[in-house]
Amino acid sequence: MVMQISAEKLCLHLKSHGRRLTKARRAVIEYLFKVSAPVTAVDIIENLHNKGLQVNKTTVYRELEFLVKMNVVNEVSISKQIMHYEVSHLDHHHHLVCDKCGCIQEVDTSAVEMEMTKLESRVLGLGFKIDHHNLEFFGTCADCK
Amino acid sequence: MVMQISAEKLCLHLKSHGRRLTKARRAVIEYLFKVSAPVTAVDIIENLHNKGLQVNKTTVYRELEFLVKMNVVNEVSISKQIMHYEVSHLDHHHHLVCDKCGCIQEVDTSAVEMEMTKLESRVLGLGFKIDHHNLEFFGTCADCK
DNA sequence: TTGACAGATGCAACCCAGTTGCAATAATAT
DNA sequence: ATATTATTGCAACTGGGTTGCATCTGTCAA
Repeated sequence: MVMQISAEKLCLHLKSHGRRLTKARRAVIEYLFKVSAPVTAVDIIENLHNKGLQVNKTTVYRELEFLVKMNVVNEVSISKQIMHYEVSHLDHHHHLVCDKCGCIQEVDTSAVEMEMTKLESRVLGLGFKIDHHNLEFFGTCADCK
Repeated sequence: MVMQISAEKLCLHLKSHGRRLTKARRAVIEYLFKVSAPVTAVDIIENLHNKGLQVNKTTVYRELEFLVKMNVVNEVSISKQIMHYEVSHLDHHHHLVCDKCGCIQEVDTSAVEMEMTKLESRVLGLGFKIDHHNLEFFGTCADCK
């Protein structure tokens, strides 16, 4: 389970662990916290660029890799073309993805999660230790219907 | 819901719908039915090659696209690098993927599916029509633990 | 059996998300 | 101010997947 933290707290946390607070890192983190939705590396680069901050794509990919390793950002597989990234919130949630317009909504899956916890202990008895899961829903949103 | 069919029945079905039974198509379909597990385009090409059947990767990708469109093959997102494909069986199922050795097992998710059906009707009330979902579990298999 | 049509194929070039190696830069501690 | 080392930019690369187009080949009707 991940702490619920703000962008500033995260920056301080990183700093106290020997990480440096560069313009790029700060901007990527702030953007991820601000949008609070699954975004792509391209989205991030574009946003920083619009702010007048020139950051190389390699830097962004490395920063994302780093934040995922630090468990403060999750990879979200909602497109088969490109990876999305989202701040790890306290509440484990999943998404409704519209196949037509691509919009993304969060959805409450607590009842489903409860069944998955049972499944988890069941397969643990069979020798498989589940560590995490992917779950995304696809369909048509209210606006596109 | 998809008919439970064999490779031969599928071929006949395709033929009766104006499709041609080429060596490549037949071989791809037979392989997918034989392995009955999520495989990649590369796996397929390799298998055909080992059988002495030279098939271009473009052909394989086009065949997979076609079979997905025909609803007899599903795309399975268990790797962020490469897409997997699997014959659509009557029983809707999901997978346990070992993060260490990459092995894939099927898992019974019927209880989870029941909760997802409830979720589905709940979000339908909110205007979102769910069409399909992705669900895969990741962790460590019995052999790798 | 033959010929023609349209589906299927191969090829080469391409697209694009993501990665790598390495030299240069810059944030921090002293 | 300086040394240390994390971070960055660049350019080239990787690899899954796609596209356009000329060619081929299953299929079927005559």
